[in-house]
This record gives sequence, structure tokens and C-alpha cells, in this order.
Amino acid sequence: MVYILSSRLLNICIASFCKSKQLEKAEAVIIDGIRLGVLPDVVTYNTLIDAYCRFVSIDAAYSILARMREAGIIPDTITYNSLLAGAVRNCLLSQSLDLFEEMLQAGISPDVWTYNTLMHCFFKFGKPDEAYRVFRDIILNNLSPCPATFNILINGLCRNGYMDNAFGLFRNLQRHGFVPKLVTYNILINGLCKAGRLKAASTVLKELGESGLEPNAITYTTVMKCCFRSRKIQQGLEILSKMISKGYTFDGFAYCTVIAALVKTRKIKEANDCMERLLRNGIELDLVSYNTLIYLFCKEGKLEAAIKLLDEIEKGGMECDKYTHTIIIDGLCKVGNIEGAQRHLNYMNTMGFDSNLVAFNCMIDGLCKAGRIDYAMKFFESMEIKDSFTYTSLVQNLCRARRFRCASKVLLSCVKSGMKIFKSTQRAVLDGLYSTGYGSQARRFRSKIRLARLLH
DNA sequence: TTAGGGTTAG
Repeated sequence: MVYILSSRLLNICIASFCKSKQLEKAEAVIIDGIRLGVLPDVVTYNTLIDAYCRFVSIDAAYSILARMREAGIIPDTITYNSLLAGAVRNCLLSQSLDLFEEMLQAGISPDVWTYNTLMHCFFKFGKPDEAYRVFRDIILNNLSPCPATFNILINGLCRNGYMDNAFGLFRNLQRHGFVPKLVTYNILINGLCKAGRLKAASTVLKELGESGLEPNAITYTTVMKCCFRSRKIQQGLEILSKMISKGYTFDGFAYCTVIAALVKTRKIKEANDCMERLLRNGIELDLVSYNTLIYLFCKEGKLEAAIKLLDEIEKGGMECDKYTHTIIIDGLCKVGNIEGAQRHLNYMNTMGFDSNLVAFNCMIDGLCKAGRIDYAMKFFESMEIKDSFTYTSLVQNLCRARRFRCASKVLLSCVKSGMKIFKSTQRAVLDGLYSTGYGSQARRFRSKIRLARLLH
């Protein structure tokens, strides 16, 4: 009895240290426990594995798993659930699937959490059909879906372009007695906002208010972002004020949303004021906050400050991501420093980032603006993946250089590949062809575009 | 386990 009690206490103590990211202290408690004759059990190792997955790395968690096995403790469903969640969080699809397979092979029964995580995994990787199959497996295996199951399902449908199905499911569940939680409302409001369905979003927001639940920082940030996206800047700023008064600006989310929106609408002074507020409030800066700061520097043309900050971030041990590098590459392009941008693109590759479509698009635009259109064309041809930004940028710059026939060819290949392009861009090509005496080519071009559209 | 923030065209 004494042993059970002390083992439980030990695990509570370890869980507390793990929760506050003090893994070394958690490990020290284990050593103390062993000294006192209390050996770590399956709960101890599961707690550690979960914490290592969250705060260190999945590999570190695997080494705990090895230690667990060496100690003769058999991993259970919770062990695998933690590892699986870690793999999904780190965007490791094949590793996630391997873990699930390994679990089945070892005869460890998956529970509803396992299936929830697996379903989330498939949605995250844009595989809604597989995700739905997992949902069916929950039922087929006689497990009961829990509220989170439905939240994951609604969220996954929203994110994979099935907004109607998500909304329909939400209403259906409500008819069957499902009481939405704040998470559910936030998922749905976010999905509706991103799909541009503002009226439905405001209906759900009203329902959230009537349900007696209190909107949280996430609700506010979601709605605020939606305001900025639909160019209601003043309304967005009013939401920020409300968030500040409610104490909802305890992290960088709201500030970063506002700063990026202000920068995009060229309100640099206001963006700087907001950034100062973020820095003054002592909020711990994460990578997104740093990226926003670098973005602000770049838009002010302060490239040296931006690169210096990037250097400091890396020296401080934080790993920059593709956003950081792309923002810098775009900044260098915008000030006409093409060589610098090219060097940074190479640096990004040496840092292990794969070819980045946005960075390439910035390069295309930068090269064109620097008058190196032929090089931009070569760059364009070497690109394996292109999007509407790639095409629009090149076509517009070709028009600016009055190379309308070349522009029409690029635009046609864009439409043929099923990509949408601004009507104004298309108009510029047509007008250019007419005004430079290529009337018959313009007419042919127009009918080819129509045909290409019909075929798509 | 599930919800919010950051990059490119006009």
C-alpha cells in the first residue's frame, strides 16, 4: 500500500515538472525515486514520452521508449497515442502510419484517442477520404466517438474545402443532442470566415454568445483576422482594443495579426506602434513574432536590420523557417538586390529547405523589375510547380516591358493548366496586342483562351 | 487528441 501511494505521488510530481517543461527536474525525481526504492512504472514513462514529444523531439521520445523497454515495462495504448500525436504534430505522415501499424502488430488495442489522432493526421495531410475511413473504423470497432472526434471531423472538413459538409454535420449533430463546446464554435467560425461566408460566420458567432459560453482569445483573433481580410481595418482595430481590455493579448497572436494587416495596407507607422506595444508588454517572442518583425523591417527597406535579426535568432538557437527566409528574399528583391536574394535562396537550400514556390515567385518578380526578364523566363521554365502568382507576375512584367506576344503565350499556358488569373492582367495582354498592331493575334488569343477555359 | 497569428501578384 505504501509502495502504491509513493509511486502515485512520484508520478504526480513528475507530471507536474513535465507540464512546466522542466524535464531535467522530472528526470532527477525518477533518480531520487529509484534511490528510495520506487521504480518508474508505465505511467512514469508515458508521462515522459509525452513531454519529450511536445517539448524536445520525437527522437528523444523514442529514446525514452527504448529505456522503458530496457526496464522491462511494456508500452501500452497511451504510450503509442503520445508517440502518434508527436509524429502528427511534426508532420511525419509515414512515421505516424508506421506507429499505428506497429501498435496493431504488438497487439496493443487502439482506443478512440488513437483513431482521433489518426483521423486528424489524414485531414492534416489533405487526405479526407482516408480520414473518413478512420471515422468509420471507430464505429466498426464498437468504440464510441467522443466530442473531440466530431470537432476533429468538422475541422478537417473545413480545412479540406468541405465547408458545407462541415456545417451540415454541425447542424445534424445539434439535432441529435450534441452540445457544441467553445472549440467547436471556434473551428466553425474560422472555417466559415476563411471560406468567405461571413454571414454564416456571424450567425454562428451569435449562437455562441447565446449559448452562454464566453468567446476566448482564439474567437477574437479569428474574427479580427476576418475583418482584416475583408478590408474592415477599423473594425479589426476595435477588436484589438477589446482584446487588450479583456486581457486577451497575453501572447503574440493578436498583435502579429494586426501588424501584418497594417503593413499590407501600408500603415507602417501604426504597425511600428503596435510592434512596440508587443515588445513592451514582455510577451515572449516566438518565431512567428520574429518573422512579423522581420517583415516589418523589410517593408521599411531596413534589410540590414532584418538580416541582423535573422542572424541573432539563429545564434540564439531558434530555427528559422521558410517564412523567415522567404520574407528576406522578397525584401532583397524589392530593394533591387537580386544577387543578395539569389545568395539567400542558395543559403535557404543549404539550410535544408526544399524549393519554395513563394520564394521563387518573389525571384521572378524581382528579376523582372530589375530588367532581367530573359533570366526571369529561364527561371520560370526551370520551375516544376507554378501557381497563379507565378503566371500573373511574369505576364504583368512582360506587359510592362511591352513584350505582349510572349505575355500571351505565358497567359495561355496558365489558363491551359487550369489556373485562374486576374481579368485585368488578361485585359492588359489583349490591349497590348491590339495597340502594337497584333489585332489578328489578339483575336486568335482570345478564342484560344475561351477554348482552354471550356476544356477546364 | 481538436480551435487563432507570419511570406509572393493587383
